[in-house]
Amino acid sequence: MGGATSVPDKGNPLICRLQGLANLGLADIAALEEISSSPWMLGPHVDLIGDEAVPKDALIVLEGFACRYKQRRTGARQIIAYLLPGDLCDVDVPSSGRMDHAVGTLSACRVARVPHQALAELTARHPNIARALHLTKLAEAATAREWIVNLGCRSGIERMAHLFCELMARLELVGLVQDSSCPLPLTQVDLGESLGLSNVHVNRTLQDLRGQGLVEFKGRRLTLLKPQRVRDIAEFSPAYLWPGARTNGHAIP
Amino acid sequence: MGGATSVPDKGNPLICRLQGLANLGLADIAALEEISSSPWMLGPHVDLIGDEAVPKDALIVLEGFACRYKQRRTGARQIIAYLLPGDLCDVDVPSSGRMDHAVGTLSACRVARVPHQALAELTARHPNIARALHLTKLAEAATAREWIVNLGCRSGIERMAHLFCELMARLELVGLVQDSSCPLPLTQVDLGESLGLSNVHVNRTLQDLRGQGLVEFKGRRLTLLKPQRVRDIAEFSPAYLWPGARTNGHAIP
DNA sequence: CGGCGCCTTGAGAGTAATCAACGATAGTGG
DNA sequence: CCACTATCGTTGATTACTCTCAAGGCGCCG
Repeated sequence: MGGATSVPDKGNPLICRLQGLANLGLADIAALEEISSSPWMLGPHVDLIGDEAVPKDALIVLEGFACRYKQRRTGARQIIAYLLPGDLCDVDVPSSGRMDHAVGTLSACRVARVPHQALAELTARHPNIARALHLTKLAEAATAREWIVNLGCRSGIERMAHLFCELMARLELVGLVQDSSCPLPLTQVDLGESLGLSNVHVNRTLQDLRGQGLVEFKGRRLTLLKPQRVRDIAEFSPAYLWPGARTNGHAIP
Repeated sequence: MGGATSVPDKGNPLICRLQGLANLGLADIAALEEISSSPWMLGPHVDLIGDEAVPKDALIVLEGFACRYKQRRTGARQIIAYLLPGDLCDVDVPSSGRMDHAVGTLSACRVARVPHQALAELTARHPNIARALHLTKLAEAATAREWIVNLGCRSGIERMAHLFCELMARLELVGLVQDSSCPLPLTQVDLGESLGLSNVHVNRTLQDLRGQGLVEFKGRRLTLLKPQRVRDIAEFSPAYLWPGARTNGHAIP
């Protein structure tokens, strides 16, 4: 209960996220609340969807960090995208068929499963939700492009700065950032597998950033001590994360 | 006129491409024929859509190579995706707003412009086309993921092999491959900007592949002399390029 | 013929990977 | 409660892949 707040709804990151993309009515919110009820709790490093699987449900991450990744035959693993609280996963699987990558948790996660059937009905009945979901797909595509640029032509320290900025900006959309500080339950190995760097080099790059007094990363928490400097290093501009051009107060401090 | 052929329609790569993704009727084909009539001719290295633009039309590439790319302030350029004959570009711009990257030609191109309005009507009236376009978007997303893996954890030679396999497979979908040979009107600099390698290293990597008798690349044409060996190096499996699981004869020889 | 774009080659520097070992930390079980 | 173990982080030394800089060659077009 309680009146509507302008502050992000910490209770349900999915609603919080989608509200930033479309004007949701009370009926929309109630529907979202319903599909994200009865969540699962999962441990860290658990596969949600295996490679080449044909999943029957979509997933909603409500808490914790998950990722899309691909494992090479050499054993190397590449993280392709992060799935953060409020993110939906594999809405389009029914039309695409088999998975071409895996999805797994990084930290412990609270996750809801939604049958594709239910999702289809939801979007049919709630055009605002459909629009918001469409925009999340565009944001996801833009993020993938950003990663290509990151991996293709930035140095280690620039890549790391960019990833930190991205995560901070995305978590801000679901109300998980305070004073440029956010949860980051990742190991340095995880970071390396995201950034295309070895764990050793991640460690040294991190020390570099720390040594310059730019970031703090400990206790599963990341803090940008000089956010603007970090963004400058990364050439980060967050516009790609909020397609639809609703300039809805996401001003960068 | 002329009866239906099972061979890819060389006349219109767009139709050829979409036929591989959905069952198109005669009315669908006629509609596609219409929107791709009256094409433009463009020289190489011309911008089709500038970064931060708000384009009013979608684009169809009918001939030649174009790309999405991003230019860094340092001057470095990263190619994010290739737009090949039959590819549609920026179908979703009306909902996403401003571009977060640029689109430009690599070679000379024949391109059609389609007002978003016309495209919306087309998909409303032709559900098969709508479905096919949806699947192209999924293929594009899958390709982006593949690029992330490529840049994140493959060596120079593996990356190049993978790119060659991808281009060969995609051009095969529009009937531009014969005997593992396809047009490739790119400079070594272009390849470098796709692969995250310097032009010098591209040159040496190319010599390596040539020296092993695996590929031939001259006269704006690429030939895979030992296709299976190249695929092995790249760990390439093309399934991601044809979502929707219509196993429609795209067997890998 | 001259110029320009592209490819090629060589040398040297630098970034990041690998290998190996040690230290810190936290959770576990005795 | 403390020892134990596993995971994660840190450090050093060495290797190697890739970049940068520089110069020269080839072919095409004006």
